[in-house]
Amino acid sequence: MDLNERKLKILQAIVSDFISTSEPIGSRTLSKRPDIDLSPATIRNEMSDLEEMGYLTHPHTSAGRVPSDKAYRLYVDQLMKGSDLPEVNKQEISERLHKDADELDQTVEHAAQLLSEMTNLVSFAITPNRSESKISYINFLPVDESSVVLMIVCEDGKVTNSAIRMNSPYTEENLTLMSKVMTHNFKGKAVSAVLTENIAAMFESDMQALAGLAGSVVPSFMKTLEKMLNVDLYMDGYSNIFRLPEYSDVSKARNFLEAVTNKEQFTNVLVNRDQGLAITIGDENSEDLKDFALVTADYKVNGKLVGRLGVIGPKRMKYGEVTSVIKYITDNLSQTFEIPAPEEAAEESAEAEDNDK
Amino acid sequence: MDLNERKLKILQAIVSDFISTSEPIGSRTLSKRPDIDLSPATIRNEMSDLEEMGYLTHPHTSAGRVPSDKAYRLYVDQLMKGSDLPEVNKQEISERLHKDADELDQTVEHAAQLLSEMTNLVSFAITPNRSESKISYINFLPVDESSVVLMIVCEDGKVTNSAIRMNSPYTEENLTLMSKVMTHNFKGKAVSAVLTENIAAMFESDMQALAGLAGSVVPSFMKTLEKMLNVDLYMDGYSNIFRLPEYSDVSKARNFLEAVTNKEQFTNVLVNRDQGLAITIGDENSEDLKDFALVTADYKVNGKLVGRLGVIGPKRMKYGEVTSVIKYITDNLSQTFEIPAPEEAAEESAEAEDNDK
DNA sequence: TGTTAGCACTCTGAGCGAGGGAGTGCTAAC
DNA sequence: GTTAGCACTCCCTCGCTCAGAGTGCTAACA
Repeated sequence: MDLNERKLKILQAIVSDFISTSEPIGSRTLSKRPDIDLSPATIRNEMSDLEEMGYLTHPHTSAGRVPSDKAYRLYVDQLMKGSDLPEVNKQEISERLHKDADELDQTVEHAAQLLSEMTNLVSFAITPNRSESKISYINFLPVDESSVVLMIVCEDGKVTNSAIRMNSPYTEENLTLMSKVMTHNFKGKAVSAVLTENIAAMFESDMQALAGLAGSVVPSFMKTLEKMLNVDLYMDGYSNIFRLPEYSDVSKARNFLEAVTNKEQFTNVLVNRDQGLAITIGDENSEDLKDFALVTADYKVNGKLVGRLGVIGPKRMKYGEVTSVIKYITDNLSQTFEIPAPEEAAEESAEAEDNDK
Repeated sequence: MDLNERKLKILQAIVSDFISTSEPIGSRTLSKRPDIDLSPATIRNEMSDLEEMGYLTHPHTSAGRVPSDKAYRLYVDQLMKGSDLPEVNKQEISERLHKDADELDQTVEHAAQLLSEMTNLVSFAITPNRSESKISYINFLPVDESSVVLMIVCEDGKVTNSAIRMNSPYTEENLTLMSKVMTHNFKGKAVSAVLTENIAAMFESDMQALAGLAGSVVPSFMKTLEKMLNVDLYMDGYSNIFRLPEYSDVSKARNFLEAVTNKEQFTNVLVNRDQGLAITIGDENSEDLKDFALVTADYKVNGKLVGRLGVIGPKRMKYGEVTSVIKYITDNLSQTFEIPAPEEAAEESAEAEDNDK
């Protein structure tokens, strides 16, 4: 049996109707659609075929048809109409993202917020993984007799710092020396590469005089590097899920919340998805997310680092609208975090200076 | 009519029974309790009195009694038995809080997690407000041609940084000069005080040569100071609320989530609570939280800064247990973040050094 | 005078059955 | 190949009843 054009048309109608109503679709309902000029009986025959082929299911004998995961997949791949974002929404996105755009973390958080508002789903965003970011310099700064702040700056401008409690007394000169030697040794190296180096040995060879400080400094330094690798997860719109009829059962809602608020596990899921625009539906997801669909897309920072943004919701999601919103936001984010070409920056700054006077 | 001992005893029994069952309590049930030696009829009379006095209500004629907000308040103030935390739990708290205790933010997050696990409620924690923290120094650091990192360190070791996009070209000397002058001017001053100073004027008088940079630097500096005043909110255990029978109705669960995931508003509520151990019940809260009870307590950092930790849940909360967990955790946190007396620190460090060798 | 037993009354919630509605599958005719 | 017709299935709602829980009132008791 093959999926001829008529079957596709019927399937498409069922999926899109089900997406908007969440009610099983019957043959009579379909036959009333202006774009389908067939009698209920004919439609029933086709439906029966589609069910046999695994695209439809049946909650019970006298109910209409419901799309299967396979049907959603086909719908997303072939049948769905891409929708163009209304100009108003595009403007809103641009405006809200460009406001306060100097902090990556904050902008990403805003993007997630925006996304959940526009899709009425639960949205999330993760910040880029920095394991391949290069270290720009390392600085130890005094706080009080026994505490020091360690600061590591990446070439992309990301600053990570930690407090270090020193077990031995130190002088400012000690800190300056450590800063210099470590910057000299690690500048330009990737975070992941530095993590594998033997830093204790460095104290023994390059800074013998400070070997006594190694005990306090080395573990903190390693921890800070690991902290740089952390991917932050933002989520928004939790309560949106409760507006959907499929979660009127509290235990389902709870399952959802549990799956999604386990930050570590969920971050893991997000990190390991396909790059670019990725849509996974139902059993394409891990066990605890098999009742949901996820749509994600990537944004770039400085043309290199890659973060990710998306939504999670029921399988009967308005894939067309959702994807276009996500794409528009990620594209916009990528633009926002682009490095301006150096010459241009210089020109602009000259202008800005003039204006200031 | 007065609240004689018998009435108090009955009220206490009703509240504590209702807390554990969430079912309206009838006179027969009460009369079966070993500590109450009265016939159902007598109890009914007393209940009727208590209802008249506003301590009990009645869902409908043939249902048992339910405590009012007033009854919970009395219960918390007078009738509740403080429960002592089992030694096992105390140990678990200590262990889990002291692990990775070098980062305040992280430890506070862990504390919230722990709290929701131990109470099976939704927990939250806010970091201290730093408006009166004193600035230790200010540092501008180069990233690339057009970006600079601004770092402000407080006396308590908190580091805040922001990226600044420079509109005019700069040199490392410029940055060093700015760092020096600004540190000199602001060292020892409270963040809130610095926020009111005229920083632009400082560029005109103390750093005329750098006046061109003021346009990029001043707004970012102000923003960074404001960022230091931000209080972070952590929450944990959202899904716990769905195990409670009173939230088996999805719309109630949604109301809860909406009230609680509005971060800005909810942080505000938390910041403005009474100091120390604070319990607010039902209509003692703002409108959107009037169906809940909140229990919070403060922890101290360096004996000065004050952060806050607590839970939100149904009014029929096990106040005794919950308060003792919260108290134990906040006390423990305060200990963890105490500044060790300087002499002691010196001794310890000498020891540590010996051990290292 | 406070306490208790008894009783009528009220309200809820579970259980049951009937009936309408929606939808299917099959058959036979076009 | 398409359609009309029809019997059949299943769900959902509605109304009804009935048991259970609990109250309030009254009258009797210590």
